[in-house]
Amino acid sequence: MAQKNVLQFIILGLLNEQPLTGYELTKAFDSDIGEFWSARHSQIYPLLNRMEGERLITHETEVTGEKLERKRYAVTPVGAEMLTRWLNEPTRTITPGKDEFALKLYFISDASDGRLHVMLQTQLQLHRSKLEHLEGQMKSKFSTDSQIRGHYGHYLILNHAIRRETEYCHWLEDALASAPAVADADTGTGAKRS
Amino acid sequence: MAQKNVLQFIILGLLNEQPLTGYELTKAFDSDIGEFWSARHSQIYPLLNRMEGERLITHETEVTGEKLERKRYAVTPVGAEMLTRWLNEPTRTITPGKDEFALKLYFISDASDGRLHVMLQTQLQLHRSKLEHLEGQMKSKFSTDSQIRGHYGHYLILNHAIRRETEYCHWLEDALASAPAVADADTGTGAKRS
DNA sequence: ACGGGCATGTAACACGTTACATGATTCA
DNA sequence: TGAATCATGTAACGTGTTACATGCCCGT
Repeated sequence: MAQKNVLQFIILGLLNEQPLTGYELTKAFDSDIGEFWSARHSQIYPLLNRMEGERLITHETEVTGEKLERKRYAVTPVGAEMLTRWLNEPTRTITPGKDEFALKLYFISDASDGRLHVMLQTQLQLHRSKLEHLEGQMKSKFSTDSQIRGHYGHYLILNHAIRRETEYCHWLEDALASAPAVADADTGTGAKRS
Repeated sequence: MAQKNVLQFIILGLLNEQPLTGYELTKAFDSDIGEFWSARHSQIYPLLNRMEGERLITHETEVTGEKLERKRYAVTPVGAEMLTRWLNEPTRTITPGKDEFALKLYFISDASDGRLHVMLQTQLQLHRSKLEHLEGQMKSKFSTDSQIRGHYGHYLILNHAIRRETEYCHWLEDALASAPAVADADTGTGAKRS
């Protein structure tokens, strides 16, 4: 029955560090944690209401300026207990990954297929810029030892994301090395990078 | 508006290599391609019907033994064209990954949290056995050069999966090396904060 | 004869995305 | 004053999971 509803636990986890608004929760998925889970505000707001109905969280309303209201949510003891149960419960499954690019590649059965080079190149660009961004994050968030000690899990998964993207790039580079560069398809010169 | 429906293209891709039954398609997700996409039969059978209604595929009925029927599907020219369009269209997005374990880790803010060691250890076991399985696949499917040349994309992504899992294991091992093993973890020191 | 795998389907529900909708605040 | 961002919501739809349901075939 009840599917896992991981999002609910992520929200509990985030609110457990400090009370946040729905808007702030939404933004959290734009940075590091978005590497491992994502959600839009249209999923978050209804879930917050439901969770409040289940007494996992509460909110208090703040007012900015003259009229603009925002709801700052915090976990209740019930919610905190639920979060702890999730954290303590062993994770016996590997969340199945999805990767549209890998699937496309699967269907290119011929090593000399002209599309291969472009596909790999395009994807490499994407992952390189992602890697760059992650390294920026690491630099800005974990330059000192105390920053690492204070948010160790965060440090670990950012490290994880960086290593994952690094490996992804290496794989693409290796694949590119064995993929014929255009040769008979276009200009015949070495493919240049913009 | 029509979400991406990647599954549809995967089915087209698989059927384009050779006609298959719904059951065989379902099984395909248990092996290598399951590393990058997964689907159950309850999703596949209705989709096959829909795709047939859209003239992307057709089927002919076979009979095994006395009564057991199965529908063997094949792509139509329309379906083949659609597959080609998908393959040729550049993949500008990185399919967002999900990883429940990584998220849990994120919320362990204290490096000396006693739970860390067990969590990492458990996950390491999982990924090691997965890696083992993938290496078995590689050995059995791509022992010769001609096998690689004949299914190059398949080879590439299997390689990708192996490297991904290898890296995942390395990361866990490194994290474990810096995670205190039970003994001095939870004793009179700072305890854990909730 | 029976157990495991072959084979196909449907129903109910949960999760997730896109689009629609509205209004306030801040800064240039 | 206009654009970007803050802030919260709903509606419609598409995707994916779990459970229910049925029956045949093959090997032991």
